[in-house]
Amino acid sequence: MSLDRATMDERVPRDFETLRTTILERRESLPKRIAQIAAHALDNPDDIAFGTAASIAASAGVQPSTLIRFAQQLGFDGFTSLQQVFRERLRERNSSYDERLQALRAKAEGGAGHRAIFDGFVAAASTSLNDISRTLDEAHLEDAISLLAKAETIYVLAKRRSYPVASYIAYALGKLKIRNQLIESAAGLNAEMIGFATPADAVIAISFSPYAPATIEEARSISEQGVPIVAITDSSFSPLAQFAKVWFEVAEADFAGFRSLSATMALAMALTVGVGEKRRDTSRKRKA
Amino acid sequence: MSLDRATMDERVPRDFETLRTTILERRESLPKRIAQIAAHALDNPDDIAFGTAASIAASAGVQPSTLIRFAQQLGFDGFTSLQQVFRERLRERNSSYDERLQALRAKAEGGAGHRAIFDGFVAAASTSLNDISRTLDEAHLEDAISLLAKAETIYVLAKRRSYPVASYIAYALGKLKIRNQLIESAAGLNAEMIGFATPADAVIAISFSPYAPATIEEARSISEQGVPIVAITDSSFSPLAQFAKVWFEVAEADFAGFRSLSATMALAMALTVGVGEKRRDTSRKRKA
DNA sequence: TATGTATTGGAATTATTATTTCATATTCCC
DNA sequence: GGGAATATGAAATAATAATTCCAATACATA
Repeated sequence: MSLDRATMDERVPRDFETLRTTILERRESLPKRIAQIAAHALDNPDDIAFGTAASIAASAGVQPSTLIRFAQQLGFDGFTSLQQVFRERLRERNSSYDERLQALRAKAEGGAGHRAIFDGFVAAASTSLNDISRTLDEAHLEDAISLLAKAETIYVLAKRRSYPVASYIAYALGKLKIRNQLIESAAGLNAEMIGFATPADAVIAISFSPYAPATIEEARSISEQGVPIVAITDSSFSPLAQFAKVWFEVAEADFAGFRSLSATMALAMALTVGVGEKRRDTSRKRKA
Repeated sequence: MSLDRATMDERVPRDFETLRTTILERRESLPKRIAQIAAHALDNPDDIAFGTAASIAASAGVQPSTLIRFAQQLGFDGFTSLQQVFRERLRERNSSYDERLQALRAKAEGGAGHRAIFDGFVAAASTSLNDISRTLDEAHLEDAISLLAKAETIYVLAKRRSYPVASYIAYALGKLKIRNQLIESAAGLNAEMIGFATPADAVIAISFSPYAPATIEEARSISEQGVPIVAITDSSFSPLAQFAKVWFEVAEADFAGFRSLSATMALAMALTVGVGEKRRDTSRKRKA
């Protein structure tokens, strides 16, 4: 019996993802009790990693022997080797994203296919998110939101790599019915647009090294008009920082020459939604 | 003996951090072999979580009995209960992002300040990234990259919420010196622009529910011209899917009414850089 | 409905692993 | 330096857990 299986299906899933896929593929063709365990395993992977055959079987409502049959049906030689996969998963997940990123960079360098590139971008994004949620200064966030919430019009200023973030901010502000103006270069009328801004307005400016000269120039001129600036940039030496009332330092990990935007995006959205909330609160108080 | 200890030090560390602190406090006063294990335990917590008394003892260079004495010295009644703490730690750390996201949503609803909003967006982004790296179909990725790599010009089509992604793709393609055309609505000349596309070109189209009618319309007309389309969208029922040669289903988590873009971004970058690589490879082969 | 096949439950068996014990070594204090 | 207290190593033992086996049941097929 086990010989037959070995002949028919040589490859035993070594990693959790493969295992998961395999289980889902066979889902339909599995006997009732085995399917019951399969479902339980995918729903409670941690339990499989740490439990004993008896305890797992009990909490899945089957006999321990069924659990072993399940493992064998998947090509493992027993419950123990199946469990290894679930344990490995916890180890992996836990190994720091930085390490993973290193490994992925090397792999992609070595020309390991496009999946590796994709994984690299995912890892870069995750690293950036981890980083920012560790380093974000809550007081700065509050300050920035207060400042922006008071503005009549919020101007959004960003070029090149940062432009996607700016366009998302503009989209979100629009949906929240907050007056805003995205400063694009298409029509070449930036200088005039900026001219309309007054100290009652505010600016969100985003720029990373190498800083787009136009962004810096526009930030300077707008700050000279007395318009307060909230800046998102990548170091305290950034030329943007000197013009800003409040600024955030965001370190994005890069992969294959392109930096992630995920941390900047998360911050941008928090600012936007934060402003929306603050305005709601304020107008409610005014009515009362 | 054990009675004395129980009297002196009633509280047994239940969580990893307390345990860690306790160990570090006593570090000096521990016997040599016990200290050896203590160090090993703090350095390789995963090994303690998963190993057997014998295997851990071996890799720390001591006898199993010493490991048990170590556990008892800390107030546990044996190695097994010490191990529980190390296992609990892995469970905690791993408690799914989904759960965290739920908690954060509740917190933000309850008006728990702006930090909660920020954390929510970070969690939404992380969830989306986890999700996509589980579900991405590698074959689709390869197909899409092949298709795009052959194109003379890559057209990038997206509106509203998806537009930031499109603009980043356009930026990245530009840096990689890959001819591309972003279809914006600003000048109102989309129809004409689309008219230039031929079957030798290709399109990346991005749209999520509620689908921008303009995007769908443009996708239809461009596919009728025989231009192959790679679509990024959110379900198999998406109107985009029917026009596309290859399409990706990306499920983004949302927070406070705005969906994350991080998964879409990662996929977009993988496509872009993938195309860049593929072209380099192809031209190298041609020379040879 | 009868018959063969696949699935399941539960106890018996085997294996692995934690713990205890005891002899020996080391350390500390008088 | 002698003796008690403490620490360590190694093997024996106890506990726990995985696996196997077989009878009973469900299921499909003719």
